[in-house]
Amino acid sequence: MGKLALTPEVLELIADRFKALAEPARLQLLQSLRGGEMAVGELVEETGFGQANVSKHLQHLHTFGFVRRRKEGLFVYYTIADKSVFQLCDVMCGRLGAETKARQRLLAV
Amino acid sequence: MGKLALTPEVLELIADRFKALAEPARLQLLQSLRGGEMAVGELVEETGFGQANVSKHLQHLHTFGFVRRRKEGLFVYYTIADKSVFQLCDVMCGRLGAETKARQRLLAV
DNA sequence: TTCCTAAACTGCGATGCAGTTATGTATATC
DNA sequence: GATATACATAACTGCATCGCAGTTTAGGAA
Repeated sequence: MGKLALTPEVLELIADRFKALAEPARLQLLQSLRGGEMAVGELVEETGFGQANVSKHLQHLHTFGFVRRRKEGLFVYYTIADKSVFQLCDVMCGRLGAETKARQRLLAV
Repeated sequence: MGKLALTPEVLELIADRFKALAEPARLQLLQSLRGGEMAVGELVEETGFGQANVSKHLQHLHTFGFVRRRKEGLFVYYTIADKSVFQLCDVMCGRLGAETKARQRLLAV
């Protein structure tokens, strides 16, 4: 079904999106949004990051379509745009689990 | 089944692994390895990257368990350690496709 | 041993971001 | 209009790391 060819150009686009997730702060923000829509200020309070920092990270996530924005009066509310983010995290968690299991096996011998 | 809690520490581990994939050169190397085991020199030739560069990227991928190494005489052969890498790339590709479709819809109106 | 090759290591310059501070912009209230 | 709030943006600093070049190490061949 029209899979796109993995040319260097496409790989760069993919790398950009991985890079967007390659930051604990951004993962934490996504994690916080898992419960539903939140305003920037709430995220600042919940995560403890600086306001400018949070705003920039949200901007970054928005650029690559990971979150959606909705403005209401003074507030800007963010939501997860696409649950595939969590699918990606789950796969990574699976890898983590496999890693630690392999390490345990090494230490056991 | 004992899913691990997504504490900041765990999120950092996950971020590290995303970071390992957040580099076009490394994605290209993984892509080249999709066909099967390859020596460093072959990868250098196929990708056109410098030898030191390839070696370092492979080292990086190895650190996070994405590739396996096998030494034989002068040569070191690398293979994909875990096909979940491609699963991750596939999800990202799906996102890319969705993005472009959404963009087309915007432009069409 | 001596020479050659494959890969890894080391140091260097350049680039890219993360995080902070300060400022700007939009909106609501008085 | 004046002021306060919520968020975005700009400029700056510091750190990580990409890629390159030169060197070093490990293994084979003469």
